[in-house]
Parts: sequence; structure tokens; C-alpha cells
Amino acid sequence: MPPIHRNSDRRTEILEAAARLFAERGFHATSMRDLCSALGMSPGNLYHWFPSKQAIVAAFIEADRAETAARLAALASTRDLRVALPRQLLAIVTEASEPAIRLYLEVYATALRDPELAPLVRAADAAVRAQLAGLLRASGVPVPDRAALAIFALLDGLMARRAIEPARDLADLAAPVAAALRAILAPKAAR
Amino acid sequence: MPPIHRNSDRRTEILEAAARLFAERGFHATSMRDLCSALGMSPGNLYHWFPSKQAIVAAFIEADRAETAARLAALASTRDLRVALPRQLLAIVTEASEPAIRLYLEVYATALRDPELAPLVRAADAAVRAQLAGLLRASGVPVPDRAALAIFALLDGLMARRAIEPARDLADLAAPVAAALRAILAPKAAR
DNA sequence: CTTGGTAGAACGAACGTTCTATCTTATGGA
DNA sequence: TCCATAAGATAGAACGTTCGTTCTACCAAG
Repeated sequence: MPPIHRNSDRRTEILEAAARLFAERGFHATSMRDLCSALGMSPGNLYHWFPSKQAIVAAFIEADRAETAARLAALASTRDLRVALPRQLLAIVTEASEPAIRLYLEVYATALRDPELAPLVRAADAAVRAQLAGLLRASGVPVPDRAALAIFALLDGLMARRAIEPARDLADLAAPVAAALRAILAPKAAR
Repeated sequence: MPPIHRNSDRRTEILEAAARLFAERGFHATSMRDLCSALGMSPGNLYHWFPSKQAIVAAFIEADRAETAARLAALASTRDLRVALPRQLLAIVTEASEPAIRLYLEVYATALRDPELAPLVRAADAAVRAQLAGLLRASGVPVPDRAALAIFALLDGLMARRAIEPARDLADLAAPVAAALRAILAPKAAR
């Protein structure tokens, strides 16, 4: 009896393979059959673990939300948020691989079209943003909700740029980003 | 003999219908048949005007590029770019309808996946950005290339936010955006 | 009588999904 | 300890649909 087959293990396996394929080939270009053969698994079995392709996307969105939440939670213990946050932000944008960014762009563009998936995306976004706002509030940033929103917009913009121009050295943007963040985080800027 | 059917007229008709349908239902959810019936046209005829669905997307990208270029050109004649640019930027983001924004998000996400379309997207982006950089240079903004890049990132971020949260009043972002733009356009900020 | 616009059926492929059967593992009474 | 049995995991063929596209023919002007 090899290690007990726990449900979550198999589902995680599938999710990871799906993320990889979606990133490499694109969401719409990846068929359930593609996913099956990448996993060495039959369609029947795949559908035993996920009821639909949509369900896989939903799980992916939730996993992404959880990961981002964890990242933010780690940020909560830092000394000065005004120093740690900009660094973390640029790290997120810089570290993300090009396929991964296109994955986000495509999956979220698709999900926002889907009447069942769109609320999920929006809820995840709102939850993470609220978490960041909490951090900002604790750091004495006034109107933390707006500040969190601005930071998210900034992040989205940087991600989109990397999708369009992957080769571009983002160091070119470091100065404006730092200035923008200063404006967002400084007490007077959020009047 | 009704008004001579000029090629470009019919193509424009098709393009406009395509943009409308793509915006309403989504790109992948709009089939060539859907487009045909929206136009009251047979598939055979549609394929007489555009060789493929991909070609329609390509034409759409080019049209978008041309429109943005025209908008920028109009900006060239304004008195003070540091005043007109922020206003125009917020206008672009505010005026864009929710379906239109999702259209951009989806079409560009798709196009960036397509080996033939991606260069087109990148070229259009680079051209428009170069045009903006020219404006900035003429206005005495130092390192205008970086400034243009930062402005584009800002715009992308705002667009993405509207896609995720269409109901959100973007006035919440006006202050941070203004601050960011000040930082980008001010001489010292782009060091 | 040629050329360019139009129609509509048809094509082959691919898609997401379902169905039925088989194999494996855990369980529990004899 | 062993076998019956139920439950879960897996396989793979098949389904019905829809997709982008092509083909062939017809029509209307010049």
C-alpha cells in the first residue's frame, strides 16, 4: 500500500499541471485532453477530480488569492512598511515569469467574462485589498482603502507592462514607482 | 446604382460589428457565425472581406493604434502638457465603457499569445509610446522615454482596475494619480 | 461576358463532457 | 487469516456540438 491517496494531493497535482500548461500555451489553447496527457491521466479520471474546466479556473483563482494573502501576511511583521512594501512590490513584478504574467492576464480576462467566475475574482481581489488596507492602517497611512486601491492599480499596470514588453528592464520604472508610492503612502498625499 | 460599395466601407462595417460583439460577449465566445448573423451576411461573404478571424483582430489592433495616435496628436497643440495630459488621461479611463475595457483586456491578452499578432501589438504600443515621448520631450520633460513608459503603466493599471471593479468611483484614485503624474513629469523625478 | 460581391451548404477537426466498465484498496464478518 | 464486498480511482471510447474555414454556385453591374 503506497502512500495513501489523499484527495487534495491529486487535485493539487492537477492544478499545478493546469497552471503550467495554461501559462505555456494559453488557457483557451489548452484542452482538457492536453491536460490529461500532461498528467498521464484519462479524461474520465480528470473529471472525477474536477467537474469542469471552469472549476479548475476557480480553484486556480482561489489558490492565487491564498498565496497573495500569505505574502501580505508575511509583510505584516516587517519593521517599516514604507520601506518593505515598495521592495516587495518590485520583487513581485520582477520575479514573476513572463508566461506566468500572461497566465494571469489571460485567466483573469477570461474569468471576468464568466458570470460564475467574475464574482469570485472580484471577491478575491477585494479580500486581498482589504488585507493590505489593514496593514496600511496599522502603519498610520490615512485613508488606507484608497491607498490600497492605488497600490493595486500600480501593480496591475506594472504587470501589464511586463506582458507587453517582457524584455524591458523594469529598473526604468523604479524611480517613478518609488515616487508614486511615496505619494500614496505619505500622509498628505491621500487627503 | 446606390453609393458605390467601396472596399473599406464594408470592412469598416464588419470591424465595428466585431468590436461590438467582442465587447459584449467576449472574443472567444463570439463565433464567425455570430458575427455573420449580426451583419446579416453569409460566412462566404465574410471570408471574402477578411481571410480569418485573426485578421479581424489584427485590423482591430491597427484601428485602435490609429485612434490613440490621433488622440495624442490632438494633445500636441495644447498649451501646457502638464495640465492637459493628466486631464486627458483620466478622461480616457473614465469615458471607456465597461464592455470596451473588457474587450481590450481580452483581445490584447489573446493577441499577445498569438505568434503573428503579438509583434503587431508590441509595435503599435511602441509607436504610440514613442509619439508620447516626443510630446514630452518637446515639453521639456527629461528622459521622456521613461516618463512615457511610466504613464502607459499608469494607464494600464487604471484600465485593469476598472475591469475588475467597474462600479468603483475612480475619483478615489484622482489624488494618487495626480501625484504620480507630477512625479513623472517633474524634472527632478526622472533622474 | 467578365469581375467582384454574395449565399449557404458542407467539411473536418477539436472541443468539453459523459458513459460504462474495470481495476485497486480498505473493511469487516467467518 | 481469508474472502466477500463496497467504495473510490482510473481508463478509454463515444457523444453531440460547435468551431473556423472552404467550396461551389449564383447574382448584379459595367
